[in-house]
Amino acid sequence: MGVREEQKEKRRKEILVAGLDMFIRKGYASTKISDITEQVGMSVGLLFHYFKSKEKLYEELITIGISGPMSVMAPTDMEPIKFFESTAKQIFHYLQSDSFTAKMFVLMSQAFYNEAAPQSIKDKLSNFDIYTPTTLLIQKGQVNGTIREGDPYALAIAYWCAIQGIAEQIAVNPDTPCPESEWIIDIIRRK
Amino acid sequence: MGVREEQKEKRRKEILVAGLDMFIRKGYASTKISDITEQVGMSVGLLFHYFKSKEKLYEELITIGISGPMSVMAPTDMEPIKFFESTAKQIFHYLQSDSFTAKMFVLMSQAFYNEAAPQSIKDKLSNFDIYTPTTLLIQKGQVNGTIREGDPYALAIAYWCAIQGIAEQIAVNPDTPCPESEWIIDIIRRK
DNA sequence: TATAATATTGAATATATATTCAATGAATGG
DNA sequence: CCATTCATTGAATATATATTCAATATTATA
Repeated sequence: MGVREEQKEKRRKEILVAGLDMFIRKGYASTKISDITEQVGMSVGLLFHYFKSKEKLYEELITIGISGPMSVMAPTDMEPIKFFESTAKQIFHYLQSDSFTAKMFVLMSQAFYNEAAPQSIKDKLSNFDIYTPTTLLIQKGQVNGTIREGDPYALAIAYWCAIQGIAEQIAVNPDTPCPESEWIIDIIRRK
Repeated sequence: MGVREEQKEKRRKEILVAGLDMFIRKGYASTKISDITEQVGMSVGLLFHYFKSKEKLYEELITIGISGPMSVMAPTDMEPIKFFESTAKQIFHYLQSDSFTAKMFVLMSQAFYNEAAPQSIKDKLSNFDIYTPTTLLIQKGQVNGTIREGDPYALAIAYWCAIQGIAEQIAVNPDTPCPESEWIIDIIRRK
């Protein structure tokens, strides 16, 4: 790859990083193109040389999110409680070590719930349901006695939403001390 | 109070309810005045008869939030673990029974973290710190053996952020099954 | 070095939406 | 029943910001 293309890639990445940061702090709608370009240190016009529109930029971030960090959350055939332990551990590790991934985590849930998200984004996210497979895993764990009694769906909600709330806090405010993932597991673990 | 003023109060409340709902779903910036007036069933112009501006409407909601529902979160001299139990219980109760309060809960944290919030709002919220008093309570609970070991601040974060994440889910999606508050207490309870 | 291709800028334009306003309709009090 | 006040509307205006574009600077390569 020529030095020209390398530069271009680098620029694009700078925009993506700044965009991600702004989007999670201010939300998609209230993030101005100028917020992003100021953070990168470029003119407003130049951003459109790299991304066709604000929406395309957002879309690309979501695409990165779906393919990358979020795959941690895809349930496997692991022992249920082990899955929840390792997932929480991994997410909490990202939260502290890799701010891009931490922020990505927040962007994804915001996009998922925000009704103002562009239609194209909603489409991409529509078949990205983590609760259904998680609920099944919880049930399995209840059968084998590692997960506490109670509505499996509600337990899934409690687990993921707790992680989500903590992720949001840390992504926006990186100097927040990170809780132990074990504490969160105790939401669902049978004692 | 005359029937005229009663009507006016009622209208104002309708706008506040619709505004709250829209703000938590779409965020302050991407909520259009027309989103709100359509939900209420009035013309756009009329809203300005009741509220000077979109920002003033938002401000009034925050003011209601600070004085009302959020006072649940103000620590008392209760036994620490009792405080956390009763607070969680009460919040979870609101989440299911009183959608206005549930949404208010979400609005407040969004306002707290969203850097795009109007300055006037930030001012109102700036001395609304729940973590400091909560951390002290956690320490007290650790001394008397009811709360688990670990960084008290991180425990406070874990507790409140977990509740926050769950509240957001339920406020936006009211048919979500509500987790048991006991599960959340297990984040901090010593076993 | 000359030429072509690409990066960059700032100003111009388009668009979306908050806000204002003049006009109309409805309710109230005398 | 009239006059006054308030509620309501829809169109006009103001404003903010996304997007385009023509001009300029920079870089790569022949």
